[in-house]
Amino acid sequence: MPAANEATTAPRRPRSRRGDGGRLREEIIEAAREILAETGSLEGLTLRGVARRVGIAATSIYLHFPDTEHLAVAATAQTFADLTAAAETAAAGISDPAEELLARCRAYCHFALEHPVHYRVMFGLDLAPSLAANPGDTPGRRAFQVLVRAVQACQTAGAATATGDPFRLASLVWAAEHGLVSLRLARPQFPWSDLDGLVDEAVTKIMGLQRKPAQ
Amino acid sequence: MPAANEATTAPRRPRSRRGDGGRLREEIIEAAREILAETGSLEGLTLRGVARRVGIAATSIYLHFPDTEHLAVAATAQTFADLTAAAETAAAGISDPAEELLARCRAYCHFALEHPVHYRVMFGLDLAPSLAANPGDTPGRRAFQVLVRAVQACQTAGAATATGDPFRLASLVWAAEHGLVSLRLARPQFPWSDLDGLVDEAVTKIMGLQRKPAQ
DNA sequence: TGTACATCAGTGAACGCGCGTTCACTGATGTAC
DNA sequence: TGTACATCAGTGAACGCGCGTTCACTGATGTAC
Repeated sequence: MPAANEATTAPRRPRSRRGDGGRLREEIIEAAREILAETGSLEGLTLRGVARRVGIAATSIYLHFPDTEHLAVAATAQTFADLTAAAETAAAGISDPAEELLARCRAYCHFALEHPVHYRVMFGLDLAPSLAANPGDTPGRRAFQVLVRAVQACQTAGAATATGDPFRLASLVWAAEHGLVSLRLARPQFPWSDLDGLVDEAVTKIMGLQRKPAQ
Repeated sequence: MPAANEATTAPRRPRSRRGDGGRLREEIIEAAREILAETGSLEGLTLRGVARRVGIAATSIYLHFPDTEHLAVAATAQTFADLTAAAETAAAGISDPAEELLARCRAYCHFALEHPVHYRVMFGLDLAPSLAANPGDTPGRRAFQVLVRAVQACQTAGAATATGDPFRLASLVWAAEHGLVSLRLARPQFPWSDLDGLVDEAVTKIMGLQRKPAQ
């Protein structure tokens, strides 16, 4: 039984003003993100489906993207920005470096659980080759550099006993976060403990964090 | 451009003997596993593709599986067994519980990197709902129980300072393993450190392992 | 020992579907002279 | 101030493809009598 593929054809979209052609590009990306979130997977993302949702001819997508792969990659760029912003918000106003690192890690995990499909598109294997082909993988790398600095801040403030390369430690922290959320998404019926508790324990141990007693 | 989809039609398969009908089931599963490994994703797994490879009519697959989803789930069962066996082999002959736990973890990670597609099918989100629907998710759960016992062995032998629920600790260890390998698969161009070193460090810290100095 | 029948282990043609992609076309808006 | 032309921002019909799924059929092998 092929998917019923609802006829959610949007009303015919009015043509952009001259010079405003890039506008359609944004609408296409937005529609692609909605479809990803709804269908739960990259397989549901088709040129014709996106065109139906935007209210344009399927061929109009070629005006902005050579194929669905490129469209999907463009859609993830926004998600990277959202993830970075979520971590930034969580860290704002926390002065203790250990608490700040933990807040960032918890925010990362919550974001992933709240946007499972988008998170999966970012870190699943389907798109990985295309994302890797990106110039420097910049959105993800920049986010990682922020994590490295947070790790370093703990070390220089004496809040962490873990010595050694902060880049390496940040890799371990990242892997712990990613492992906890991706397994939780893959095995929702497993008797997982409280997410924040697990994240705190993993990061605290990896970093050797010296936390003040509960304030 | 739709995939060229090579005409790898196998020679016509001889019909099984009477009473030996289950044989085709095994051949179908084996072909599905090959296709998964070659195409790199579930999307490449189609009834017609499997039929071509086995050398049978597409409809013959219905004799054993109601749809591709069930076929994919059946294919993962074998992979679970292989993964369990790999960990068991690695653990054999190691008496020190800390070293045994680490050997198991390293074997898990190596298996994942050597069978990236099969590993992804086991723990990706595509099949997760179907796997969860399985009666008890037994193959995966049994493997996890082995890990719990290995964790417990470290605790009772005094090889680990981490106190507390071994089930919870095993969850953290599993998440660390999974995070390290799935991120490495998703970001092969990232400057990862040596895998064994990272696994050892993560598990040692999570468990508070007291390792003997290098022997 | 013969033969009718049931069952097993499949086959093969046909269908309708959604998809990516091509190709030539359109109609509004700006620009040069 | 007109008007020819270029460009922008798309459209719409058509194609061939592989797919899942249906349906009626087949031919070898065993079993009851």
